[in-house]
Amino acid sequence: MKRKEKEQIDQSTEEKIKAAAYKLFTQKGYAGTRTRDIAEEAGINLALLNYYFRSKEKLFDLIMTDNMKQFVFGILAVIHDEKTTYEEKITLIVNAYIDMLIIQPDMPIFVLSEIRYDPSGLIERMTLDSSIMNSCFIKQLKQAMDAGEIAVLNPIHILMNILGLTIFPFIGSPILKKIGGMGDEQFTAMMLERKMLVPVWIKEMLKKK
Amino acid sequence: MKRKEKEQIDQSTEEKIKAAAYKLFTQKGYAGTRTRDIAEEAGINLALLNYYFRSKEKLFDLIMTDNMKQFVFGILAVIHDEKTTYEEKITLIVNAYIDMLIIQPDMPIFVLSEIRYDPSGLIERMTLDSSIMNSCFIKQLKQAMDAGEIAVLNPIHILMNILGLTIFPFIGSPILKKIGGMGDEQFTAMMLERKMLVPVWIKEMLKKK
DNA sequence: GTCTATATACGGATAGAC
DNA sequence: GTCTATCCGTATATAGAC
Repeated sequence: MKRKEKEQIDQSTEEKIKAAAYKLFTQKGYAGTRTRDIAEEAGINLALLNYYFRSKEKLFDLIMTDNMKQFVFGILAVIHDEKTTYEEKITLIVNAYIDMLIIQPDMPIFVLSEIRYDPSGLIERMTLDSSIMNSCFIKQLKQAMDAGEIAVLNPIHILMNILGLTIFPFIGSPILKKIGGMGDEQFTAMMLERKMLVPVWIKEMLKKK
Repeated sequence: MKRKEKEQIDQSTEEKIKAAAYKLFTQKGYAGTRTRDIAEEAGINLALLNYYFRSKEKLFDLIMTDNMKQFVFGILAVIHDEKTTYEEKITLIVNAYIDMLIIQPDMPIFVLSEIRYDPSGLIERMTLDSSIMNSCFIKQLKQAMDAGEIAVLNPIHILMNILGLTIFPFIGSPILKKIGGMGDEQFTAMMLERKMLVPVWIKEMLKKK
């Protein structure tokens, strides 16, 4: 079997390393992960890691950037879509995040904790400043407020609420599972329930009082 | 000036180390923190750290246990209090957490990320299993559900909502500040607003539909 | 491209003087 | 109790054979 063919069945060495790095970095963070473990997880030799990615830090930056894109830019398409109402957008955002987080539950805490002690200013390099606050979603919310349809409120509060209700359960899952005496299956079932519940709750919050 | 007197003005060496360790561990996690940095932050010599606390891990366990207690047991007194209604408890929990987190914003992400890759099974040692689900708070919620006063819902969902709306903004603060173009003062002001808002929102959610 | 062997640096911990 | 100097394991990175 030729090399190219084999790669299509298995996985190229580079891909294997990236997958292993993704897994370990998201689980244990930058400092907590050893390149040796990544190599072992990928089933390759340690030297190959440096052959492909020059250094641990370079590899990390790659993985981190991927994660950030998923985490933040995952919703960009939704919030800029002119064709949907703000209510539909809320449902779409919640659904997209929950589906993603059921598969990759460690991602948000990884991104948020690595961002916190920002060794290389990764956040600064992101251009989400105006992008979100000038989005169609925010405009629609402000319009609804002006029209007296929903309660007047800083849109950031609304964003905090959507993300908090959606993402936090995954961040706190070890404790929440313990408290509720749940296993993984039960927890996932609850998260699927939340795909329906959270959008309804958000709408309740937005009602004028 | 005698030694004892001086300690009361300054801070005992042990306290200085603990304070420095708290700061760095919560900021950068266990693996990301070097004992050398703790010593420097405390303004003492590296050897003293081992003199007082035998090892990095021992010191960490101490700090971690303190944090866990604050994080989890902070609400235990509130939720077991027979004298308050469940609505009052919600307000008390939200207020207590927000006040704490304004002072120690890194605490939750520290606790939650260290718990995730649990080197020594710290969660397992905690006895919050039955403690929370059998609390007065949960009983009151169930009673209100049975009486048809509020929507019927797994109490864990309600807990997730209270904690998500309260804690998540602090966990996500670097990104949220960036999105909203906020500084620390503005962010804190928003969190103070939430002391009023979150309890109201929770009550809206609990209304029967 | 992939391996073995090794250089080099770093971080936790201790010995021993004061 | 506090310091300086140092040991020693471990982790990243590279040299060089295949």
